Amino acid sequence: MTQLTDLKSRGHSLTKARKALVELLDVSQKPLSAMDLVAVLFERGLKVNKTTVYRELKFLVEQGLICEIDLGEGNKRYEAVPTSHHHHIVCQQCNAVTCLDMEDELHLMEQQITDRTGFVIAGHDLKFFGLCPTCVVLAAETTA
Amino acid sequence: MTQLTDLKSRGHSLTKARKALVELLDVSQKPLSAMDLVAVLFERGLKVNKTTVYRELKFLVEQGLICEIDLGEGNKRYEAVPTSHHHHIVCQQCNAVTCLDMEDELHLMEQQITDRTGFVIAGHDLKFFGLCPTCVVLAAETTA
DNA sequence: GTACGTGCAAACAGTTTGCATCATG
DNA sequence: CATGATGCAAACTGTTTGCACGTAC
Repeated sequence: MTQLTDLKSRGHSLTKARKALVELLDVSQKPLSAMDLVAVLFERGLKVNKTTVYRELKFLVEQGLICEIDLGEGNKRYEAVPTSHHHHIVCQQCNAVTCLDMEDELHLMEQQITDRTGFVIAGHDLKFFGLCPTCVVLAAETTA
Repeated sequence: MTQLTDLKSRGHSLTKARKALVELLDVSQKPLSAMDLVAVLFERGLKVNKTTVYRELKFLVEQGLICEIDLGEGNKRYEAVPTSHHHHIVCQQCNAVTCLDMEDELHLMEQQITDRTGFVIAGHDLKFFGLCPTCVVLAAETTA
């Protein structure tokens, strides 16, 4: 896993914006959008231009420190590179995001698909939508 | 499956744009974006404003005649409502789209997830990326 | 004449680009 | 001083909205 400190050896600085972005994503429980990050940085007194944030995010993805995900909201979200590739389930009520690892099942699927279709599979994108345990309870109470 | 003719009984007209959109999606081998559709309609001599296309697509989704998919390109694509819910594999080389049905496997996964996390799952989004059989051959030839 | 349908211009969100400037090895 | 980092305004893409007009039962 690429570290912030690795950037230095590649001739890049550890600027405050850069460090702050990686740290924010590291501690965030849910993936954040570029505009989320601009807002959070601002709240913390660190005024970083949105252009810079977009550029940094792109850079950090290229450098392998963070990754980009698409939850189908019409924008991208970013998260710290996880220990392993994984998947998300999004609560349709409260937007909570939980991570899942379905890699084993997906690899089996991919094998099947290659056998059946001849496609060579390079990657996948899997997400689930539903209600988180909390919202399930709330929904049940409202209906009852 | 909702039909074009069903719209009439619900008090909607079968306008030329509406019919053309459904027919185009019906015969298309790959999901099309709103702008694709504007262009194709234009080529066929049917000048329909993009606003109308966006509004029609939204309407047709609501009416259950077509469905909206997101292949992660930063826009939406539309396809005729398939006989069953299904998934896509996109060729990263030529953008060919092939449909797959992984519903059985996904339902098993969803059961597991509910058991493990307490999330109640309402839906999912699964797509694969890779090389279609044709592009695999081309890639092999280039490398060799 | 009351919904529905359409077109056009403008707005909008998310993102990217051009350009000038600053900072640092 | 060369490269990387930053800010600002403007552009751009996909999409939506406001409003006026047109159409059909």
